[in-house]
Amino acid sequence: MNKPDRPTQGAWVAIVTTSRRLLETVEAALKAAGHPPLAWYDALLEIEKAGPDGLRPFELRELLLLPQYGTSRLLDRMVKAELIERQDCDDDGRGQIVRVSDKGRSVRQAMWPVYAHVLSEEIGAKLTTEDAAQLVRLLSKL
Amino acid sequence: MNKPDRPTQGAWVAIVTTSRRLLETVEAALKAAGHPPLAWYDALLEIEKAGPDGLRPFELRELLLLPQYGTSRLLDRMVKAELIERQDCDDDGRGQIVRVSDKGRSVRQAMWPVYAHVLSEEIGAKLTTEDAAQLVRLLSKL
DNA sequence: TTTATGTCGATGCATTTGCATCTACATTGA
DNA sequence: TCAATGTAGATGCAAATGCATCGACATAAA
Repeated sequence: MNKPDRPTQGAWVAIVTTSRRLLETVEAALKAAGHPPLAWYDALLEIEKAGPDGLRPFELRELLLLPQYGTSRLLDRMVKAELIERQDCDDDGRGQIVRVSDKGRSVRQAMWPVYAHVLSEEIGAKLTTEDAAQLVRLLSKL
Repeated sequence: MNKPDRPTQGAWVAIVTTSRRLLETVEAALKAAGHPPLAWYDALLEIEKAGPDGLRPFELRELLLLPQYGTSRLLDRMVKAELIERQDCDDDGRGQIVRVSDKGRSVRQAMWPVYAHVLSEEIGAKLTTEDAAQLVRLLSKL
C-alpha cells in the first residue's frame, strides 16, 4: 500500500484538470454552435466507420467504453433525433444493427469544424509536434 | 479555423481516454471500499485546509471549478452525511461558512489510502519520476 | 436615503446517469 | 430435446446534473 510520491500526485492532478478543462471547452463550443454533445460525435463516427453493414450496439459499447444502459439510451436519443436507424438483426434475434442516416452524416460533418477548431486552438497551438508525440508516449504508459 | 494535425489528435485522445480510465478506476475503488465519490474527497480536503475559519461556498466553487448549483448540492449532501457543517455568515448576510466535522475528517482520512493506492499502482508504478515531471511540464502548456 | 446593479446561494424542472433487474433469444451440455 | 446458463438490449426507479430563475443581501451611484 505505497503512498504516491509528489511527482505522481502532480501528474494525476495535471491529467485530470487538463482533461476536464479541455472537455468542457469542447462541449461548450459544440453547444454554443447548436450541436449535440461530444459523445454523439464519437458514436456517429464509429457507426459511420462501420459502413453500410452497420454496427451492433454491443460493439459500439466496446468501442466507446460506455456502460450498456448508457449505450442503449444514447442510441435511443440519436434515433429520436433521426441521426441513426435501428433495425432488428437477422442473424441474432436478440440484437440490432445500427446505421447512420444522411442526417447523421451531415450532423457529424457539421460538428467537426467546431470540434477541430477547439483542438487546434487548445492543443495544436500550444504543443509542438514533438511535445504532442512525447505526451502520447508518456500517457500510453498509463 | 485550422484542422488539428495528427499528433494533436493523438494527444487529445490520449489525454481524454487516460484520464477517463484513471478516474473510473479511482471511483470504483472508492465505491468498492464503501466510500463517497472523489468529489467529496476534494471538497473535504479544501474545507479542511481552510482550517477552523471554514470556507465560503463560492470559494470552494472556485477551488474545485464546479458550477454554482453543483457546489450547493454537493454541500447539501455532505451536510446530510454530517461530514461538514453549514453556518450562516456573520460578515455577509447572503453567505455561509462551511467547516469540516470530526466525521468529515475521519472519512477523508479513510478515503486517502484507497485513493493513494490507486494512484501508486496506476501512475507511480508506471512512470519514473522524470516521466511524471515531464508529463506535468507538457500538460501545463495546455 | 432610494434606486440600480451585482453577488451569494437555493431550487423547480427537465435531462441524464447509475443500479438493478427483466425479457428475449442463444448456446451448451445432459 | 430440453434444462441450465449465458448474452443482447431495455427499463423502472433513484440519484445526480444542467439550466434557468429566484430571493436575499451587498454595493455603487443618484
